[in-house]
Amino acid sequence: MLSQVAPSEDLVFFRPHQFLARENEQPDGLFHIQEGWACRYRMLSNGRRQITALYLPGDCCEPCWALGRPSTQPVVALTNIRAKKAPCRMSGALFADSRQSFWKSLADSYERQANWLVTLGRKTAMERLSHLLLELFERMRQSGLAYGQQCALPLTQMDIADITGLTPVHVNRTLQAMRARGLVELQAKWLRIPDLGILREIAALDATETLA
Amino acid sequence: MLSQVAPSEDLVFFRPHQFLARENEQPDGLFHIQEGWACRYRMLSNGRRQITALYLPGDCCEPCWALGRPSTQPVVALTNIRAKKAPCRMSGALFADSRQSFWKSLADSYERQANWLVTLGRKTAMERLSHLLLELFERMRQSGLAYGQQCALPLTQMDIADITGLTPVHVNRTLQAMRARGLVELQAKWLRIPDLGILREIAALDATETLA
DNA sequence: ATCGGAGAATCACATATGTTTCTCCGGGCC
DNA sequence: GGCCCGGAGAAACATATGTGATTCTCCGAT
Repeated sequence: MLSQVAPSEDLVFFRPHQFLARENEQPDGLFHIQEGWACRYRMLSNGRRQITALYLPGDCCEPCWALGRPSTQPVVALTNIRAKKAPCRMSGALFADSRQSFWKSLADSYERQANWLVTLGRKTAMERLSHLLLELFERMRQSGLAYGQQCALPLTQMDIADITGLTPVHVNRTLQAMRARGLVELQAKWLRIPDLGILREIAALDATETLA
Repeated sequence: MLSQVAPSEDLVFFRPHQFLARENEQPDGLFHIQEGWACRYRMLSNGRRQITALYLPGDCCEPCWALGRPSTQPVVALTNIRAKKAPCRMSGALFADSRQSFWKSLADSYERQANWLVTLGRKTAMERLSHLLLELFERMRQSGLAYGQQCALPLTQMDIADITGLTPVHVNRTLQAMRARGLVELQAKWLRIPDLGILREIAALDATETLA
């Protein structure tokens, strides 16, 4: 077993609830996640929490760090994580070289945030959940981690609540309603979407939203 | 009068409701706004609208365009606007030269979006309005457009509703309550904040949020 | 002067979502 | 085998915010 691990020092591991970056900490590298999920979030006074970004396998965490400022929101592992750590200097290398992946990460992340502003500001609970499930499925699919209409979804209903700006109770309620209408199957951390087109309509997504 | 206008061809003007960029259109330049306000937004099916970014004098509109992708959300003028148009090529010049202003724009914009995800997802109406008014005042102040505790605020209550994810009626209601408590004075497109510290507390802002 | 329309301010009422509390189930652990 | 505990599910009730309609004021255009 041990002998199979390549001797690359920039491979790092995290356990659930472990921090990838704390508030106001200048991270010394970007994480390219190979396996597992993480999220960025902010806590408010009375225990309210809002998750502001999800990092899935294949994602670069956190693109904005390369612009050379400390993270103002902590990033924490949601599952076990295996990642590769790359230095994040504003070096010429970064600007010249990895244009094909790094800049795309940043632009995707920016656009995804803008889409979620619309969802959190103006959409109903069912629309929010539809948006989330579609986005996660699509991102997993693009990383080759979807199988047919299914993929893993290692989030608790409380996590989902903190992403969608709802309460866990209402997430549960709304998921029941969606199940009853045959819109999604979600159990044991596994998601299945019988009809992507219908769910897209319910999510009230703009035609231009890529969900990538 | 006319003779005072410098013969620079990259000076552009817009009137309220005029588009700076339409959906899915590749803008051919970045606008450096010298006077007036604009916003980026998205419309939903039944007339719902969510504003996802505000552009004030001094702002670069829209930082993300320089990353070389079409705008997926339209940008429209809220007031009369005077702006300078700069080409936005992914040219070496952009990367090397304007690091001091352009990259800061992009990072600020990204961070501001993340802050608004928290506000739209988890905060009450009064917290949202406090966040907005504080942010606008602070941004105006940094551009030298605030006078003491006051600044211009050329938004209708409907605009404010579409920024904060509320209804115009509720914006009005909540502003009345804030006025009654002496938290803000807002009339005739002019804002005054008697006590910034108190409003900051009410906004439930994180200590790290710069509002810049 | 007059008209018309946009924006602000209110009121009465409706409802989506939050709060509190409870039960049930399965998995890890001693 | 029994114990804990986190997570899903659910019921009863509370409320912040949305809906729809009306009035008033202020300007700008005719």
